Amino acid sequence: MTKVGSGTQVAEALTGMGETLTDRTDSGALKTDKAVLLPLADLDRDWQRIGARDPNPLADAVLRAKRAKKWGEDYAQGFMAKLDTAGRIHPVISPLAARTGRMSATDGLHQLPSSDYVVRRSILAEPEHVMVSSDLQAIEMRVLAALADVKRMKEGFLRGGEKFDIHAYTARLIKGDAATPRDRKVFKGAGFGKVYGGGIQTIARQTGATEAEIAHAVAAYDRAFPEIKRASTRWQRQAFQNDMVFVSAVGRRLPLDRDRIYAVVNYACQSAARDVLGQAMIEMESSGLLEYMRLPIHDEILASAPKGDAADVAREFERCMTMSLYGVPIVAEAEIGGRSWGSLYGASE
DNA sequence: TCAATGGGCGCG
DNA sequence: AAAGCGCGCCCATTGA
Repeated sequence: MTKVGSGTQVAEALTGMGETLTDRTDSGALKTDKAVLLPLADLDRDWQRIGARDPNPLADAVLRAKRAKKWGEDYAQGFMAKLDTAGRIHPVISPLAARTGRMSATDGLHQLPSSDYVVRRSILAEPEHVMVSSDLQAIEMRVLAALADVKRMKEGFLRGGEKFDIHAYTARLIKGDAATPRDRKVFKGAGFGKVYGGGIQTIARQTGATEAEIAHAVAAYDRAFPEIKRASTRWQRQAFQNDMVFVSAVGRRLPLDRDRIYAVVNYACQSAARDVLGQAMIEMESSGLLEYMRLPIHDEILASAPKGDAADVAREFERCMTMSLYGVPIVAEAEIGGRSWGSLYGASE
């Protein structure tokens, strides 16, 4: 019996059909993940036909079977098994679980599909209550600007106000009035690459631009924000001189891998972003919002409140999440949904 | 039968 | 010069 969950068997079957697999896992096995299967099935990232080749029916079937199983059994039935007698789920929040200091949550509550509301729709507020979510806006870019003291980025955030779009600002800064939405996408990728330490190849793959274009954009990015590289070098040196341990602004000790020292930028950003959310949560507690809080999700607080109070509660959450970090404004935006979590993202209930 | 590991996939 | 970061949970496989 061939199983879709067995990469070995899927790889064997695909090569037997004449497909050529090249990507390898860390241990040397042939990869059969989504990035490999989607092109074989002639599908793009959104599962739309590309029209570049005849779809391989096995690749297509494996993709659909995996998704159906994950959503149906792992999420839906998995949740049912975790409910208490009142139908509630009780995740455990570990406030400092990650190596970066990030929080984590059990029961997969941080990992529910967000692009499609079908799973999140199953999580409900009390009767007559609605879901509220409040997000920190572009928190990692703001934190990077604050920690690395990036002059022109800070200027943007300071002048930009609440709806400020850092990536559009960067595109305009570098390309002037000629900046296009495509430029914004490319520089967004470049900024992402800075925060995560991504290479040219990775950014190109994610943005769909050519490597040459990305290389050019990253170089321009470095000229516009030279402080980022300087901070990265400084943090790496600091870690080297301290037994490969980076000490964050609040004194948290973050061990780094020798062969991935560049990750210190990401560690610094994730850690500081976590502290911003933590500070906000302290403010929420002293502002009487504890009874509405449901789940922290890295840059967001999920809450629920009686319908009639939702607007006030949402405003209060925004206020608690608004602060200044080394002169960089930290801004939040709350959204009021319906009774289900899924309704927060445009779904009808 | 059980624990550990690798591969995979969802999120921010 | 080059480098995606961090989780939790699932299944299949492997080795006691």
